[in-house]
Amino acid sequence: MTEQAQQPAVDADENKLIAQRREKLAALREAGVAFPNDFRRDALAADLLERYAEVDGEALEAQPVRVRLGGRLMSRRVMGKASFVHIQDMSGRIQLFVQRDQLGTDAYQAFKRDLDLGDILGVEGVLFRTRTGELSVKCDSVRLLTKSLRPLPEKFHGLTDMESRYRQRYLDLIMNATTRETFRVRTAIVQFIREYLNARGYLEVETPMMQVIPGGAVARPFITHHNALDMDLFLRIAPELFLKRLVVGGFEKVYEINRNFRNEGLSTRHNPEFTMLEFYQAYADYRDLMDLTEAMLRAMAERVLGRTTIDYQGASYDFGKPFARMTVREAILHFNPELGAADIDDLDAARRVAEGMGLAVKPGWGLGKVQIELFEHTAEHQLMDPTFITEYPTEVSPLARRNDANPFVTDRFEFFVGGRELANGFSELNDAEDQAERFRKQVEEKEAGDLEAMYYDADYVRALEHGMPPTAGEGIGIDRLVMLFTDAPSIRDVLLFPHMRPEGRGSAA
RNA sequence: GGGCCGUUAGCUCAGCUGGUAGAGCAGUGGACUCUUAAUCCAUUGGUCCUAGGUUCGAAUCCUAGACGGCCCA
Repeated sequence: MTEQAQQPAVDADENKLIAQRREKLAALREAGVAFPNDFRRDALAADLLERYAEVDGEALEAQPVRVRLGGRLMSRRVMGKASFVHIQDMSGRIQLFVQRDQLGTDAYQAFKRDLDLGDILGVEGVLFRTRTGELSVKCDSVRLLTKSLRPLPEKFHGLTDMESRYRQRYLDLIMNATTRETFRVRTAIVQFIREYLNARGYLEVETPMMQVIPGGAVARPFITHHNALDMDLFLRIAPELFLKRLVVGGFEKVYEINRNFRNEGLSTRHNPEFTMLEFYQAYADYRDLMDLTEAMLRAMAERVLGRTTIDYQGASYDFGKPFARMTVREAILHFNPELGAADIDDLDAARRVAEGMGLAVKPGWGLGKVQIELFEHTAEHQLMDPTFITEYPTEVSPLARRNDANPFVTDRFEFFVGGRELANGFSELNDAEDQAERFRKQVEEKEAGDLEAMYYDADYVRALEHGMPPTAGEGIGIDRLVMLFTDAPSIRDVLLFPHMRPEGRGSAA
């Protein structure tokens, strides 16, 4: 692109391996086009292995199959006048057989001398089977398409250092088939969700990532700045309030799969940016969404994994049988058999129980908040099999519709597998006056020092005042779902580029 | 935020009680036309994460810091 590209700055700490490869590249530049882009392939490795799996060597000899393949040189076994190598493309690996007698003496010498592991090749030849039966390509042409300047990790152990795998994901993808598989599953899950919802009449939409009032969740936001407007904006913590505005507008079934940003610590379960599915449906309630969630996850497992049993970190979860359903109260009592209803239905009693467990109960907490702390502390992590928990206290559900029979709780559920929350859904609060009141309460909490409490969103209240049909909505954490489906212990394993602290090389900090 | 563990050649790792750094792979030179962790012979390669300290002497012991992993909040 630029003239400077011809004169690469020599890195002082660059080692000999790289220097040798740079010399080879310099010779290529000397000889002509060093980065040709006229090669076209007509096959992929894995396709060939599959298509000719049943075809034996004699048949391949009788009816030669010519192929053109592109890929990265991953292994080399060079003998005097013939070599076996493997190249890897997006589908997989295939072996090449390169002989002096096929290529010619000069070309074979160049093949042995100039190529390094990691180089990108374009090859042409015919399929055959080796004596051990491996489908391979007998090459009559091998072209170097891109010189690799850096050596690949070791061929047997590969790249195992977690930090390197996260920071240099490209290397991880080159070296580790399981990493490639994890991200294929991730894509398959997202694709499945789109197909599933599209087929049921949901409209996919995009709503603002930069918001003036961050809403729709209880979390601290990131702040950014708009120069022309000279104002701070928040990266969204949830799309919820915008999606419900769309329901007011008449898009009665909508969904969005996109990034949310929350300004909290990093851990094996938290990345500052993460992906959520949120979907909303008018003329439905939270029970309809539980049914939908159950059916969708079951179908997803069948489609993506080919089975309904999910193995995660040594445990096994059956998505084929009906999911358990339990209320928050029931869950607390179930996992604390020494407690009775009297212990958790009265604020003072519940507070004593919580403090007895070492929980720091704050003065302003009502019974609902104390109950949910008890639930999270004693029950949540024990919800192993797929389980819906319902009847969340109104106090901790500022956007959910109150239950008609018991206004202390809302028509809300959360979904758990393996002790982790995967989804959160509820019948939406469409009473504009109730919503305004709850926003006011959140603002009070914010003023009292709760950094995660919500802002008052006057336009959202105005939208509700126009009338939102009875609606149910749900959010599903895509990253956690992918972790479950790929048996990944850390969220970083399912993010292509997880957030990492800067490397801070030497004096650069 | 707290605790534990880790950081040594491009990669995967040894390095004992402090004595001045090693293997395999990769690389380089040579042999080899059915190999597949190819084989055989020879061989190059180091900011031992960083900065201090202790010591005649530090990869090793001490302190602080950086980055990462795991657990906890």
